[in-house]
Amino acid sequence: MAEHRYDPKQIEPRWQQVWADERTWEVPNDPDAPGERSYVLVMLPYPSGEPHIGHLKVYSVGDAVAHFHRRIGRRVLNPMGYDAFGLPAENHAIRTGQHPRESTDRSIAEFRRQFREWGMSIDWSREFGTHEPRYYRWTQWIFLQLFKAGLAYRKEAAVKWCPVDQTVLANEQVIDGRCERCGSEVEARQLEQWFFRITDYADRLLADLDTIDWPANVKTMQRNWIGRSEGAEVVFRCEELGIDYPVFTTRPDTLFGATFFVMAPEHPDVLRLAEGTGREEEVRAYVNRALTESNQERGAADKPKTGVFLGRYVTNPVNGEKLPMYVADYVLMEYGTGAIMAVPAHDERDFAFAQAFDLPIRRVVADPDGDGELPYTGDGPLVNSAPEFDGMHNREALRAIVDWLDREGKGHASVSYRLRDWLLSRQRYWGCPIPIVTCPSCGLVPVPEDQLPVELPDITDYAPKGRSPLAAAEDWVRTECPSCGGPAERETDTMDTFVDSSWYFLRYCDAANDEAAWDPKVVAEWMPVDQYIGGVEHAILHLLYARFFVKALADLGHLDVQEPFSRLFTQGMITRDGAKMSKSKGNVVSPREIVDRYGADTARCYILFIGPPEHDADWSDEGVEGVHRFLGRLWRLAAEAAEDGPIRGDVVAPGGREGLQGADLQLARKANWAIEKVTADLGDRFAFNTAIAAIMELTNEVSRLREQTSPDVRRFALATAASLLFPFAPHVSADAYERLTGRRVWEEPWPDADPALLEQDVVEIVCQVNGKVRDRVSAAPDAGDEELIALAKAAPNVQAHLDGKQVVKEIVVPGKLVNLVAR
RNA sequence: GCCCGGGUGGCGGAACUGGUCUACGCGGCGGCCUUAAAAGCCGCUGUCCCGCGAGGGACGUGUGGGUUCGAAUCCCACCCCGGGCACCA
Repeated sequence: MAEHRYDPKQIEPRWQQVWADERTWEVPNDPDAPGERSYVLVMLPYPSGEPHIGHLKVYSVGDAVAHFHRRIGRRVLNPMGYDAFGLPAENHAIRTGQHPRESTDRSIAEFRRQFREWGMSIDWSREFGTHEPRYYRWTQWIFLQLFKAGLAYRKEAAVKWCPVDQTVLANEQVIDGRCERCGSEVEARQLEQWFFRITDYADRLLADLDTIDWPANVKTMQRNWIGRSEGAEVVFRCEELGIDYPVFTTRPDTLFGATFFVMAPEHPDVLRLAEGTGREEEVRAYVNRALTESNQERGAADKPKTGVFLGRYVTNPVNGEKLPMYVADYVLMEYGTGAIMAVPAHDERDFAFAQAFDLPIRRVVADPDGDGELPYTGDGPLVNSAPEFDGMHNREALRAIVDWLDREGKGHASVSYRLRDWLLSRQRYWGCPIPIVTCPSCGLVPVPEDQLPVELPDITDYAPKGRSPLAAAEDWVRTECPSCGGPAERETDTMDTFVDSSWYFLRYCDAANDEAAWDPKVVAEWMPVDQYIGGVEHAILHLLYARFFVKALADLGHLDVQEPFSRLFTQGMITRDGAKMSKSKGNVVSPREIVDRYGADTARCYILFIGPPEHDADWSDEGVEGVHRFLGRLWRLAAEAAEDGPIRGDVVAPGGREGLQGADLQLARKANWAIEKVTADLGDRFAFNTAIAAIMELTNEVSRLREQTSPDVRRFALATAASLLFPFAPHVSADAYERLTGRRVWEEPWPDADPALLEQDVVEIVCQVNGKVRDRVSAAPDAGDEELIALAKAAPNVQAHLDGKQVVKEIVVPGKLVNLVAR
């Protein structure tokens, strides 16, 4: 017998060559082609250096899904591109003086090389980087559509500024008062910035979460982020100055308990209100301190309450009481109206403030369990309010009071959101230029669409100076106003890279189109994405922005879908020794080393075998060896079995159920069991680990029964194993399958289990006495209850435990178990 | 503090809607092959107890209760780990 050695270095390049030469995974746009469509998409990578183990995991998951969908007969779109603009490449440029394009393109080449080496079934004809003018031309086009629709606008705003990266940040990029990217504390600045009006879509972004199949935790995170609160706007009037101050409250039922009024330090009227009260200096000092304080210091919930009396009063619209006005930093300008009514008896923050400033506290909601300590935030009947509301349950009173306010013109029902508009401009170089020209006479003028793209000019000094490095490219900045022809200046800010990635999935559908961003008819063939796969770290940012873009573009008539991603899967991290891999910890496993040592099939298969893909998993060098052994065993068994030539005819169990007996029948059954198991694991859920375990079991069974089975049944079992393994380890599977059958596994339909071979002739019945397993007996699968009870009672160890007892109850689970209850 | 996940052998993990706890893999132990090794192959492997043995028993899914003929699975309380949110009125 010839020596067979599993050598991935021989096998893998050979099949990669076939797939590249034949462009196997390319799928042309063809709305008329028959068959179901499946758009399987993994979040596009940020190309920096080379791929890490997380990339290997997420693309292994995506590729397994893509392969499975193809094999069950769908037309699968599985594209690849690069999120190529961004700060790391620019920071590298600042350090080395090298153009970010060069380092980016070098990284892209390495990513591409490794993706091919991993044997990913990608349609390379649709590849692009978001930094290519051919792509960002259309990013600019989308910006202009939003601008013309009033969904992109410029305004001066208090923004978050990162002093290290020297740029403004979106709210979503500020974590605990620190820059998400570099960790430095952000500062507040007043700057003119570009925004997308995502808040217009808050309600729809919230409501449509119910229409998509996403992990519950991601939906919850988005819901929290949007932060919809129902309540009322209530107008409090400052009689002395004759100014109305509306406040937002979720608790209009507690209006009678308001004992003071608080404004945010940023509120534009604060200083004016204090004027002439003799408190100006104190107020001014407080406001200045609050504004320069970092978010970190100000944001802490357990911080003692501070504030200053403004020397003015407002009138409570429900009872005419005069409430003292304060300025305090626990009230935020960005939320609601920047002013609140304070009800210390029923709000913890107001309570803390009232205690610190010795303000009155009046209970207006009784505790049904007996009034305890204040503040009380639960429900109960109203007290100390007005005769018509006292005694009414507060939930009911809430509606009644809002109705009353509405009738009196003093307020109305209202909804407030935590979500803010998306700040998209960045004072950095390596991003998509904003296609706007500022003209002294015409104002903000969009660059005409036929002049797109506004290309990013080459510069030599990338260092940030508090304004965009692009401002130094004077020849580029100076331009003509597209409207009046006069001298004008280009916008020098660039776009947040999240803009680039908010529509890339649309471009994949029609990547070669140079006449338009996409043809709506072509996009209709693929969108929405059937299965989106990526990291949970994008739960809010990217996934919310992409949803907003799709809705806005649909409203503008460019798209026919409301949601970009029908199903979402979020994969867990790969750790090592229980910790996140990082260079400083020295616990990094590089995909390149693993692929080099064991081959791509082992690397991919192991990473899917390690555990449920949605969970974090710890890397183990020994575990890799185990999977490598398994692939080697399967391949060797196949090579051995194929020595007499491939199976002729269909690859089914030869002879069917009738012609099989003994070990042949046992093995054919195992193969059919594996088909059913793997199909369910891939179809219903992402249980790659148990699917691979089932294929291991089948392979072990072939090995164990090697001497007792006929060659045809053995080859059938091995071909089945190879076929089922293909989505996880494509090279070795293709190789083994070809040896066994002479055919290409990816051209074969997914195997069907033969129902006749799934049935068992005998089943094992567990016999319990009082719920404890005492024996096992064999029975026909369709044996009746009486028969099973009789068998159980006859089992020796059951008898031993029934000795001297009376059976009082008999429970039968057909085909599985008998439980005898005895006393 | 609030909202989600999750605690199963020495380890990663299986166990579908309440019905054989620990599949598969790792590690460990023993054996085969070999001059030897590597590779490969075969067997055993939750803990404790009784038995020379075949075998049997008790315990066992973070802790304590409960429901049930029967609980890793359902209910209540608590502990620990991970994640998200957190002065949002």
